[in-house]
Amino acid sequence: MAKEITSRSEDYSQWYNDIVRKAGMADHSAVRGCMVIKPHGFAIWEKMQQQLDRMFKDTGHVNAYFPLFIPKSFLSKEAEHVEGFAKECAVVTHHRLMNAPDGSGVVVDPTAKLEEELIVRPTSETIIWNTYRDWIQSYRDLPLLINQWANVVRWEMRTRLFLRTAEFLWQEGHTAHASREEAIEETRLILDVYASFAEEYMAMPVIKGVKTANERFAGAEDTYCIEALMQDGKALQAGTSHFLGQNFARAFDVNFLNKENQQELVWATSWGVSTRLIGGLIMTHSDDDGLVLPPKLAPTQVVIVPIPKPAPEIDDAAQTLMKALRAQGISVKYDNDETKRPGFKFAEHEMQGVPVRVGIGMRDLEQGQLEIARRDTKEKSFVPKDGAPAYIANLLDEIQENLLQRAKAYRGENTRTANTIEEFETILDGPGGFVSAHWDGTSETELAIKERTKATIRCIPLDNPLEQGTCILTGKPSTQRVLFARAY
RNA sequence: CGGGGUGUGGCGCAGCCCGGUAGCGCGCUACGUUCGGGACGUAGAGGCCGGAGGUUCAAAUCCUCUCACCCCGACCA
Repeated sequence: MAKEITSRSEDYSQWYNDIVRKAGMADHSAVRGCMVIKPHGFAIWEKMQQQLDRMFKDTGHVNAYFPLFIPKSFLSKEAEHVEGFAKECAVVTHHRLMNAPDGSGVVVDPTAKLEEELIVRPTSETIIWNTYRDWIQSYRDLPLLINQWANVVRWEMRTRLFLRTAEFLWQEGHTAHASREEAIEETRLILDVYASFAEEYMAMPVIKGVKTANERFAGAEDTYCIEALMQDGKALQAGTSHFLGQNFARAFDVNFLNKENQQELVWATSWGVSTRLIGGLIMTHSDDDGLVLPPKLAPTQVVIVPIPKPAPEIDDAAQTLMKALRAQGISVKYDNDETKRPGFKFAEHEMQGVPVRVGIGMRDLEQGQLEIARRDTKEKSFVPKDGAPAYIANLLDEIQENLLQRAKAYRGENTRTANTIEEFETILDGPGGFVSAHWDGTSETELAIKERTKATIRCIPLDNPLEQGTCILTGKPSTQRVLFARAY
């Protein structure tokens, strides 16, 4: 009714926008391309942060914080890096405002021009490696395993809430190592952390892979990624982990004395995931009734809705259940707002994606049962009151698992192989999804395929089997299939 | 940045072509009846029509500029 959302079949983009707005996740702000993350959206981000942070700490990383501003000269020290980011940087040129002489408001004070302009970080490699130079002298200072939670700014032409905004929140890890092997190992370790976070917490299956040269991070030797498939058949890059080789060490002159008492350049990695994950979460699970959240990331896992008229027995039953659930570490909310009717609450909590809803009315209590509804399948069951806490704990696990299996099944059904460019195009113009196809390994061919079909190579999967074949575009020999898709 | 579209109470829209000082639905407030899937009745509150300038006796309506958002494209780790 009042909050109805566009159906996915009618207009997927509009459906996405409706979900973000009507589930109370985010709004557009007064600033172009920037969003206001509302409490419900931010609570989900906090859940993601908590878990990721724990995983980073468990793998030996520590948090630190580097400045928002980067001297312009730093950015140009690594040639490919600056080329990659120069087109989308916000620049600070002055440090003072003054009243306009004509009284029309405040204007930039022309006498307050900065000697060196500052860039609002699009990513922090440069300022961090400039700092690492002072921190690293010897192999004993390595490895340096640092993460920071921060905001960054990339002046995007076209923005979508969560998926691509001019300012976004993320974490960026920046590590320094004594050997190439160790740095590569770190890059892969983090990729595994990201993949298990995506699957175990977001219930979003991902493919681990390596990017082609075209899609590589500006300044990296190799970019590893996790790629997910959204409900509309488009791919989403959900996280990246870069092996930076010695590029940044060379650019910022970061050397260490190795065990043989020789100066050597430090080996680097960087890796990040952002609030974009929230967009991925939405487009993996949600439906035409609103958001669907995996229990492990739901700010509220269970909501209890009393069916009026309010009675002390109902309140008692709700309190007892809440206590039992909280004792199991389950987050629960009792929605006893008397100004709203139950049907309205049902719809509202479905919109917000609460995984489990418990309805308690006198009729139920007389029969010693509770009505328990799950968000993922919309099924309702009546469960004996005493068994409810255990039932719900189990149900949350089941929902988590069901969401993952459902998403995996979808991805399985929407991953196809193509052996000719015609087959390739038929798939993309039809159902979409991932297309596994042979490619001759050149950037020219990759770009030509992109030009013709709008699809890009999402990655070369890590566990990719070798297979003789011929490139779908050029017919040249190929040793393995790579994963193509149209992407966000 | 190019093409197209839209900005009118909190939200969704009509009115604009053929200028005359704003209307509908939802939501909101109060009271009552209700309450097991987005309740109903009655009475109310709320908008200088995105912003600036211009034309005119008169502008939501016509003109110019500007800002924001949406779609497509270009671009984008």
